[in-house]
Amino acid sequence: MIRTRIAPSPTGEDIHIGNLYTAYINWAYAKKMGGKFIVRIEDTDRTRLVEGAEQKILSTLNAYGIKPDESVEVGGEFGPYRQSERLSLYKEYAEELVSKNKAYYCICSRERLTEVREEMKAQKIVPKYDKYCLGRQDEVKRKIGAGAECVVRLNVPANQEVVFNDLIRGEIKINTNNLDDQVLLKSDGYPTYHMAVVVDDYLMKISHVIRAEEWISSTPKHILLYQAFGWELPIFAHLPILRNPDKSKLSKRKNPVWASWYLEQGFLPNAVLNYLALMGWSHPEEKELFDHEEFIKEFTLERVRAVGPIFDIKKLEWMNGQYIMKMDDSNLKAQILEMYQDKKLDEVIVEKSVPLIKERIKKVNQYWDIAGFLFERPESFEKDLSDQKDILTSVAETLKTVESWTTENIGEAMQEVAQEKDIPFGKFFMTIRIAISGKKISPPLNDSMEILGKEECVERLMKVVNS
RNA sequence: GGCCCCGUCGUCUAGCGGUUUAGGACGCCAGGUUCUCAUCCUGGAGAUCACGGGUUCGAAUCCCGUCGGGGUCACCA
Repeated sequence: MIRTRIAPSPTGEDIHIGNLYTAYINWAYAKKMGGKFIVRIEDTDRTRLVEGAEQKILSTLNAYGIKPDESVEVGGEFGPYRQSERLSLYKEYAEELVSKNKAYYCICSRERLTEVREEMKAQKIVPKYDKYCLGRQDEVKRKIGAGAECVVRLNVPANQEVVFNDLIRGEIKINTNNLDDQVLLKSDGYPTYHMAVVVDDYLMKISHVIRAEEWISSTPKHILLYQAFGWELPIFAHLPILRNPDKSKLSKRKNPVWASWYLEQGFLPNAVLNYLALMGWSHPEEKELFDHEEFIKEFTLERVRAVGPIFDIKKLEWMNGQYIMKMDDSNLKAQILEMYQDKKLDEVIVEKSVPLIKERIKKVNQYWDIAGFLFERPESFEKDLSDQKDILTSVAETLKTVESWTTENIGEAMQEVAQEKDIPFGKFFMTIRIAISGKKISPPLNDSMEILGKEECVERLMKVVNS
């Protein structure tokens, strides 16, 4: 049974877009293999914990349609799925390691640790803990018994090659001399990431650890742990990390990174996911637009590249525009109403406007800019119309005579005026467009005027004339 | 700096020894359709496949080196 997982930490505002990417891959892979996708909350860093973050992460994931088979919310047989509720487990396993001499207690002060590291740095050697406590465990244990604060450290063996096969990158080899005696259990009783992932991935029977590239260098520590416990290794696959335009790791200083931000901007969940799917992976037939079903069908880990792709919001916008164009009108209408719920928009007008703006907006939040004039009279005009009052008056008078207020009739009536006055269509319609919408750019004029209604159109024209 | 990963148009990528004068997509430019914009259609610019050595009849594709970029070196994940 294939089991994948993501392990977000509630230490930010929301789930990071890079984590959403990892989540989508993990989810799709589990679906493809008929396995299970698990969401586990890694809330072991009490100092960086953000109130409400866990809930936000879960709800954003849900908004994107990435539903876990097991999680803190839906439960599952391998719970609890929140690490802060598994503390005794880690402690137990850490002690097992100590008893096997694979780990040891350490009571060194932070001052001493930084001192040691500084000195090593000065000598230009890899800064590592010097195993000072390892050689005097009896004394250390006595002091702990007397109340000394302690941590548990992994006893990393010297000069040993740790080799593992990464499904995306092939064989990766690291010598243990480059590894520090990682803290496993912190003095506050919480495990570190390294301890917790290994224990939980094992206990939760995770078969494939699919995570970002930044974890490659700590994978040997994890492998050492698996070996110390005598557990079978999962399969590792390290995904490329998404980058800022300057190629550094995607960060909030240089890019919007919270997954919900994209939703708030009017990006569609499936468009974002579709775009993300193309980061490092390509469809065998080079298709760019595909749904979940097709992605699940075609995705393979072997096909993902190891290069870090730059997150290009321009292409995401294009893709979102494609999704909007293909969307059902009723669905788009609902999205618009939701986006502008504060404005309490007239549903009928929104519905009528959808076909007009569908291929003109790339994000739902561009709706107001292009169609706002259907709900409110323009307060300013992008072009001065004071020398056009004669034309506007004629048009208003003609429009009044239109019996059946349809797009065609409105168009014909206005064309007649233009011909009568001998004004080129381009110039003529631009004048009307600005009088009606206030803008040089608008959805098709006749259709917009039909939506507005005869009375409103005439009033708008006359308002300009009388100003 | 040590260790690890990576290196095809500005960006996302196809390519897995010969079908390649390196293909597609976004973006950009030009033209067409059009009362604006957008859509749509057509065309264009844009990559000496980072560089240098090999291997081979033949390399973007295999090997080595160099350079460049990134990641990581915490009682953070």
